Amino acid sequence: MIVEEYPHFDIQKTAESGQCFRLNRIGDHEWLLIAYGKVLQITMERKGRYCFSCGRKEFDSLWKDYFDLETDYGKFAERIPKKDLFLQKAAAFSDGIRILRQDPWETLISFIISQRKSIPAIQTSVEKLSAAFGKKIPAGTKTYYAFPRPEELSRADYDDILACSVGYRAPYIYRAAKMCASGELDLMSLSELDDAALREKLLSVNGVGEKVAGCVMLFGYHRTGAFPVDVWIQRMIDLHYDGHFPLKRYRGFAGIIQQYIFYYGRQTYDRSERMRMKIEKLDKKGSLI
DNA sequence: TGCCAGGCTTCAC
DNA sequence: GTGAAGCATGGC
Repeated sequence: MIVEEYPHFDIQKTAESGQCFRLNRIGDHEWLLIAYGKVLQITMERKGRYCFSCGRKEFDSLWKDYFDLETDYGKFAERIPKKDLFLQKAAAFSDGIRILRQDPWETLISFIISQRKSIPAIQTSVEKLSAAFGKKIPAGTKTYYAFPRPEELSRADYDDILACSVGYRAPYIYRAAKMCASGELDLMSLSELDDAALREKLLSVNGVGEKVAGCVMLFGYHRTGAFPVDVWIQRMIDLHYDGHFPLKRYRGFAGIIQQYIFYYGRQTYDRSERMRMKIEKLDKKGSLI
């Protein structure tokens, strides 16, 4: 159990930022994370002061990097033009979010699952897969389950994967597991590649398109230049940038900007606005006919 | 009950 | 190259 001060780290925002599906709030000031075969409890003693349920060695060798605690995120926000009021607001609102260094394999499968699913539904599937095929992690009176390794998933019955509420994504998961377990796809060695080559390799996996590849690059390989565009990002770009986001301005850290837009957009965009955009789109379509 | 969800693949054209 | 259809199922 160690206590650390990180004034610019916000566990709540990070947990709610949609990049990780096994970092859950379990109390007013407590979160539970299952990652890398370990369970970590994080208690916020006060703003910027956290208690981690691990020893110094584990914290320094694993969690400090996992939460990217040594990076100064302020320098990214400073690069946003003052006149871009939307992004200024998004960055201020999201202050404290970190881009996590997650396991590439878990990130790959989690984001294959994510397509056309809500975040709670993704969490359900990830938990079901872990409980069905992952190794047990005993912790006190409770038992948790690690996310299954490729070998464990590749040995699974296809129908048992299907039973994890993954629907039509089951064959994608099954094939990815076979590829990784057989060595046909070595996710560890991909970290040697540059962004373009990594993207190409990820796109070669069935069920992985531009958006999922971007998420795996950003959250699994910490390629902060990746800019995955999902419905939320596209919605914000349409609404605030007339469909064209100035991506070049944020070369090398567009992924962090993307996360600010995603978090701010989801938290503040209401249904009436969504309806307005929908009607506008239909009108545009109608005017073309 | 119906709509929507951190999209992708396939197939026309 | 582009656009549309079809996809399984949970959560609200």
